[in-house]
Amino acid sequence: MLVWERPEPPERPVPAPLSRERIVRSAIRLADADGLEAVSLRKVAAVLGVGPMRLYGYIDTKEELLDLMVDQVYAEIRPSGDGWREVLHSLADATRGAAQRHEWFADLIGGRPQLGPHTLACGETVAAAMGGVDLEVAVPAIGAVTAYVVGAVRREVTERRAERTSGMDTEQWQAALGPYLRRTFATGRFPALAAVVHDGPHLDADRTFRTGLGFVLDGIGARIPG
Amino acid sequence: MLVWERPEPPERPVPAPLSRERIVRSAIRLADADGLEAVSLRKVAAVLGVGPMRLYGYIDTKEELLDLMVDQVYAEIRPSGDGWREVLHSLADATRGAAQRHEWFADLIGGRPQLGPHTLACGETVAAAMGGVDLEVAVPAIGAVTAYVVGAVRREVTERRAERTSGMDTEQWQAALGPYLRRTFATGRFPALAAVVHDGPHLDADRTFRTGLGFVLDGIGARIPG
DNA sequence: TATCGGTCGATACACTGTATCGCTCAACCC
DNA sequence: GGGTTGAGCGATACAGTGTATCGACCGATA
Repeated sequence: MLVWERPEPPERPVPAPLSRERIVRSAIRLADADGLEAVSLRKVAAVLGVGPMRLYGYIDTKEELLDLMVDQVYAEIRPSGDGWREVLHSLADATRGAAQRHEWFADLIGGRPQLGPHTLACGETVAAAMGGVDLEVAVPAIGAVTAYVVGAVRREVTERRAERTSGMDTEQWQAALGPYLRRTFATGRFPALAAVVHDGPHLDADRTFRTGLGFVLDGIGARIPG
Repeated sequence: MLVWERPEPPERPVPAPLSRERIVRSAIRLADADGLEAVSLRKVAAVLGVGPMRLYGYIDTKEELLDLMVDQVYAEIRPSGDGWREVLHSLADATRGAAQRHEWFADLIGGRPQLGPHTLACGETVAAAMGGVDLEVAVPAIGAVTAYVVGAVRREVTERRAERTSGMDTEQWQAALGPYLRRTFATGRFPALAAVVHDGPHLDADRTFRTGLGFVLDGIGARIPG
């Protein structure tokens, strides 16, 4: 039976009151502070003042804890707006926002099947807002936007981490890569790439995300009459 | 102890000749066979008939090994074609193909900055083929396609795994989820979603991928004159 | 009151990435 | 050439991981 429908064990009066919610909240706090690799069952249990094995009354596996964490983040993703385009745009923005608040989210999305209640609720909102659009288009459209968002969010977080671990902002980081890239490009093996890096536009993260999203939505729009 | 009774030192095994290539190839074989979590420095070293610490002469960190593995897969990704659209389509297909041959690739792409030679060579090919397209469009276009592919490939691999771990094909798996989804939908909390799942199209993986990619490429095309 | 069933934490196990540290051996310099 | 050095190598060690097992406890039931 899946975590989602398996009932929590009955509330026990004694030592430290525990619940999936408390466990997940603690895990998320750890992940927010120090990244996913800081989330271990022992640490979560320690935060809650409890032995590690105690958690296995609430989850069967660490993976299930991660699933619960992801679903909890989906609770923050509340798409809204009128019409398919506004809603899909809102879905993308909200997902991106969640990944900025919880960078570890980017490591997890798309990596396991998500069928938790908050995830489904998010899907419900989107599905409801697609009203009128032919399902033959609506379904792949949602899938395409989701796929784009997953990839875009991962790239953005990856880049942010790279910048942070070198203690630099975007410009400094690109400059710091200079030595390696300059030597590499100096070999002459990547002339077109060198030209693109040298002459291409340097868009900030916001604009990059929105431009790509625009492509996807425009492509979808071309298939929707009206 | 006198020499006479002291045993000779154990026959020294001639150290196995090692190289990054050999290490990476072994790691990839392990990952292909049993997934990413089967790749440990100890196992890789064992396959090569070598102590684990030996690897640290070639890499500083396990993450570096993973980076090398990813770059090695990029060697298989050789986009081709005439014109920006064909090339971007080919890039997407080739990436997807690589992820099907190396499912673990889907766990890694987009997760770390990729600056390896094969990755750059792949970028070079794409950049070169965008000739003529305004860089103001070309750069975000490549980014958008890449993002879409990352997300789509992750979803596809995730789904494939879910099906496989239950020993079912797509239809069976959807049927097996039935009980959970039916109960969940029976609560009436997700009417629109239930309708979509019930009435929506059931596309196979190929068509889903291509349809989404079509959206992205169409959206890009709308920004490119001619 | 005695028993029972479920829950708790301690302990244990196999495994991980990697730091440390002698040892060995080939190459170098005097 | 002989002594020294420096690099490569493996054994050992350490702190940490997810989780199986199991004895002890405790509340509810008979």
